[in-house]
Amino acid sequence: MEVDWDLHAVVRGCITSSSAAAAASSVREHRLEPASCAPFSAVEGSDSVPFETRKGVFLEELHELYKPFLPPYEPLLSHRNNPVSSPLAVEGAKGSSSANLMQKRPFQSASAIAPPPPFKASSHAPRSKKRKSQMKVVRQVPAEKVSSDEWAWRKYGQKPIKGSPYPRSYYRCSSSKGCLARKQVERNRSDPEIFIVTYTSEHNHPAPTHRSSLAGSTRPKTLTPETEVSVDSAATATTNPVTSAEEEAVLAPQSTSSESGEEKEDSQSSGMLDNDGEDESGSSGVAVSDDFFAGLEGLLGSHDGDSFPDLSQSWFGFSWSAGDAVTAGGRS
DNA sequence: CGTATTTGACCTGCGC
DNA sequence: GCGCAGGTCAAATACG
Repeated sequence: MEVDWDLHAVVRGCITSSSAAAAASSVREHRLEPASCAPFSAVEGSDSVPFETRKGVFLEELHELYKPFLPPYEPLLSHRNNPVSSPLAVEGAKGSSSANLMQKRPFQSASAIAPPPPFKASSHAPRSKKRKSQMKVVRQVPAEKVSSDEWAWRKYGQKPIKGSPYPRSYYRCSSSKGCLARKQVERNRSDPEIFIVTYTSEHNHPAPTHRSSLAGSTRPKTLTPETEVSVDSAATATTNPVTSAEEEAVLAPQSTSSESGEEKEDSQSSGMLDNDGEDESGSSGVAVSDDFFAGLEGLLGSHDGDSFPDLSQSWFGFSWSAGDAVTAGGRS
């Protein structure tokens, strides 16, 4: 299978698309999370504003927002200048209560042990205490790219979402035990081809150069009837080194309600999804996280073109549609 | 044997 | 205060 969107393509896309604008900002934002080339998509919803314009403003805002969170050091790879790499929706502000979560659960506590991520402030409150205030990065990704993620994810839950025919899958970083990074994958209600991937919290460890550790066993799950939904499961499980996400949207204060309801709708119709079209077609905004690049760097350097054999097989091969069946089982 | 996935139950936050 | 919905845990199960 050919992956059109091989690394290069992706990278290039990012760079090109984002080109100049961002150069400046890029550095800092990078590390924050899955950075993306894709300019913020439309999370804000201001469709009316010309993209370019918004971009500038947005960046500034982001900078401001991030400043507090920005670690002293800079992103490992500054290479990509993503103009807009600021995928993060930092909502953390409120989330100061972060600690709670961990305290409550054992494994979370583990995370506590791990070195504090750059900022992840809100990362956790007791279980979900600050459900809304967590920092999240929302991306709209075409099915093929859903899996793209350099991280290794492990699925820990799935739930049907009100208003959406597709269930939402919950993934946790499996590369590191203490890693609080989580990801939610949901199929866009309006456009099944598009997946809405929401990243929460940051990884507190370097991206797995090679797919991860635990990953030894990604199993093809059995298909469930409805499930094509979980595309990611398959995908995620394996983690792809290369990839990019397409769009990211930053949600700021996300309210639950907004997420479920708006996101879906918005995503497509309103703002975020504006780009959907783009994603698929041009992927003008490919979002690549710094981490990605970090990993990519190595990959690119060495593998270049065929960088991920396995990936290609497992993922590109199409896990999602067929394989993953994660599906909908629907819980609860 | 170890790890991932599935799935029901539980907990928490939010809106009314 | 109540109910709803989302998010997470944990046991069971499957696969390499």
